[in-house]
Amino acid sequence: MDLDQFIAAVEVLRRPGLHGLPVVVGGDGDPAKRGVVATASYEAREYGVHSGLPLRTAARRCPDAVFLPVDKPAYEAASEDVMAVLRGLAPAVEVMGWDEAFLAARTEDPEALARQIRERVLAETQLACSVGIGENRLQAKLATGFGKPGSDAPSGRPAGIFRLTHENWFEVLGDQPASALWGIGSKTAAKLAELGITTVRELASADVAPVAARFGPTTGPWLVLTARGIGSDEVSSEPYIPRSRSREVTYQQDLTDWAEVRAEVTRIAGQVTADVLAEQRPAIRIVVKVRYKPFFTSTHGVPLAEPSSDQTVIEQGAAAALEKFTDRRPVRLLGVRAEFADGG
DNA sequence: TCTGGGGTCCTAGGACCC
DNA sequence: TCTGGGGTCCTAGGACCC
Repeated sequence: MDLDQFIAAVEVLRRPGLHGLPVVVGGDGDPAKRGVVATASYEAREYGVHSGLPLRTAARRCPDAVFLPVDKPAYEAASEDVMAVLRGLAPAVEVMGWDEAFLAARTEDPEALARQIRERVLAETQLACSVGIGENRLQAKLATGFGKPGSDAPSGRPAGIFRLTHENWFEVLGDQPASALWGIGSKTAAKLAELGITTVRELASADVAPVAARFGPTTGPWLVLTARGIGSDEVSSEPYIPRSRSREVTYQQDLTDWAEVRAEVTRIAGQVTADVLAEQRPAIRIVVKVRYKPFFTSTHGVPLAEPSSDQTVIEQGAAAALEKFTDRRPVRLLGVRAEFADGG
């Protein structure tokens, strides 16, 4: 299940006057500032505005759009409502972020279940979604995209629902670029192209050896299996246990005074401490991230002498990690991450 | 055009050990 | 002259996703 234009939809729900207008949510809602689009409504997408686009560019492409700040608590609450509905509809539900979840069920009629999911979610939350059906997570995930409004999926399908299986996998995806697959982005697609592999079909029938030589013994074979539509079908309802908690800030003006950089890292480390305390598991390692002007990112970390949730320990860990940076160029972003031990 | 914030997983290379 | 062969652990970076 994948909610349609989730963040924009939540905003329109509480401001019905925005219905049918181009709406862009991102940053603090000021398109003159540094920030990117979190979600654009379908009306705004008509102007070439999409997630990840700088807000300044979005404003240029669609000057009449309504720009709104990100309101995380509102989306978390709406997401929780949706997930609660889903848990009443399938024996296993695995949440994959605010707007996505995998559901596992045994049924003779998956389309009927998909219709039920869409109807219940809409009735109880007023949010629209698409439901992808597959024999594994990969197929289901990709299928949701073909259920979206405006998708170029084969015609004659029910609205908001698409089924992708081993039977129609190559018919639907064979001629698509490898980057259409889940987990293959532009960088990997470019490397595959160097091996003469462009489409999903070509990757599916490629020799594994040269792909493994290029991408490693785990990633290489995984790429080929993915192109064949093969993947895990496990859906876990177990509570999510994070491996890390982090905070980061992009500054509207680059920081040039290193004393200010130190003060900011300490301040952010304090926020991370609150997150670590809320997690009720001690951190074992603190990592600091610095993005320099113009856009070069580097990280350094330190292990803690012993696991800790103490503010002073975490702040001192962050300070020690920051000391590993020797470059004093202007800084546009600072981040602090606390890592937890494996295995919960 | 000028690039958020919050995450996960994999890989390469160096250190270290036997 | 050419300088072992593993194996493990740690760190930083890369890539991807929502």
